[in-house]
Amino acid sequence: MVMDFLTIVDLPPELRQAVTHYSLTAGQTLFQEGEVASAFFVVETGRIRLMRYTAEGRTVIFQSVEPGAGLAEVALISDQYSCTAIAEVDSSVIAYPKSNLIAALRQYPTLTESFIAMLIRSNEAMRTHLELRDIRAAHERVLQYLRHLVRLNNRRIIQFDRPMKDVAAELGLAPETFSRALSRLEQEGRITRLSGEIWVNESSAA
Amino acid sequence: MVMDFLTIVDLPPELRQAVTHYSLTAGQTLFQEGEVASAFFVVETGRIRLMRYTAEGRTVIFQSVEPGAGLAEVALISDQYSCTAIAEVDSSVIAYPKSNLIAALRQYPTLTESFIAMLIRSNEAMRTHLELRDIRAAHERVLQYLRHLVRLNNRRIIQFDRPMKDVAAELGLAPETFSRALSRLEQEGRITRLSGEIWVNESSAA
DNA sequence: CGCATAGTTGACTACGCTCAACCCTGGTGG
DNA sequence: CCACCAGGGTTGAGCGTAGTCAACTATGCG
Repeated sequence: MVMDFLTIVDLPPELRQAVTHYSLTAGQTLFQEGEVASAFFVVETGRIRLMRYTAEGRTVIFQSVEPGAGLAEVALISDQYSCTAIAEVDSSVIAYPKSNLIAALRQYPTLTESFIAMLIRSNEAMRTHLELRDIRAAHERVLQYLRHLVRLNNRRIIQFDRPMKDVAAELGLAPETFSRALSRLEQEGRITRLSGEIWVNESSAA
Repeated sequence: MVMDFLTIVDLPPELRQAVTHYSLTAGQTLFQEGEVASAFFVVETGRIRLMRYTAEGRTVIFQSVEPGAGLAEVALISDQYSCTAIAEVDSSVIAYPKSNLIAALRQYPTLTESFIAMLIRSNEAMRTHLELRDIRAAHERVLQYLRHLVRLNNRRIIQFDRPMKDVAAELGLAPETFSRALSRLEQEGRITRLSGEIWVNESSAA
């Protein structure tokens, strides 16, 4: 499950004073690839999409960052953002100015530990994402993704709070293919759909 | 480029005493997914492949870890390895026992900083990998990968020290498709091949 | 009651995978 | 020195499946 960390960890006072809150409306850009990286962010509410543009203009979605997770860790070791961050829905984020955060990390071991833990979790999430992409058959990829969500939330019922086409994009599928994959899974009895909700019928092994 | 960090950082004496060196022959397993995670590793020489097995038995290669980079960071926050690590070629690794490493991180801020930097770099590498996978056309994916290598090594000439089929697998392509992609790129004049070496002819604009 | 948008379904296309044959190299042994 | 073999790499043919374009439906909102 998504764990909060810097949002609820007791921040040292000098860092708490330095942070800034941003409110973003759906579609608004937080930062662009290549811009000077001045801060590290944590999502409070909403959802922030990390993406890059390929040479041919396609967009690549790395992940959708949920509340409690961080983004732009790269600010700490580089002076440029390595991807673009856009709010998928109305969102709010906390900005930790680079220099203040580094100073605080030097001083507060507890803060450092939760920061490291967050990095490692983010790493694992990316691995899972990559694993999904290696499943070629669309319906199997979708099923694996649903199983993943089931594990995360500990409930067999999944309800998406965003358009299916966004979910499709996150899985690297065209909306049509995603739709067909769901239909097929339903026909095969592996999932059940009912007014926007999705049951996963299989045992959630692996 | 791949940066050494824990290998060359001056290790605190108590940590240096706790580390173990392992030598692996090609194909040997370092650890398996699900095993009790007792250590974090850094590759000294050779190359370690991180992979998972999907439900259908397919293998997913997350990345090939090069000398100087770390693996199994998850040991620090979990008690199970989340993937399997196998030596692609004869390799040697340094093992940092979990508890000793955590203790050392608590005590030595410099060590902590290079550790954090490594995590962030690893994160970025994964992003790049994911970005590649989103390029559908095989020849474009290959070209992007070659450009990436050019940037990393700062030389337009690429020479692989492993079978092409392994490279193909890392890109998520069948060996035949990879071969055809290279042929096509060569015909289009975007690369030049000469006895195992590959020139990238384009300007290396990101 | 339209209008816009998301989701679904159908038809067609394109491209990567699979299987198979062939080539080329390096190593081995006569 | 050549014959043979094994493995990786290349090339060819056919298939399957995801993408694309298009039409249709359903839903929500003015």
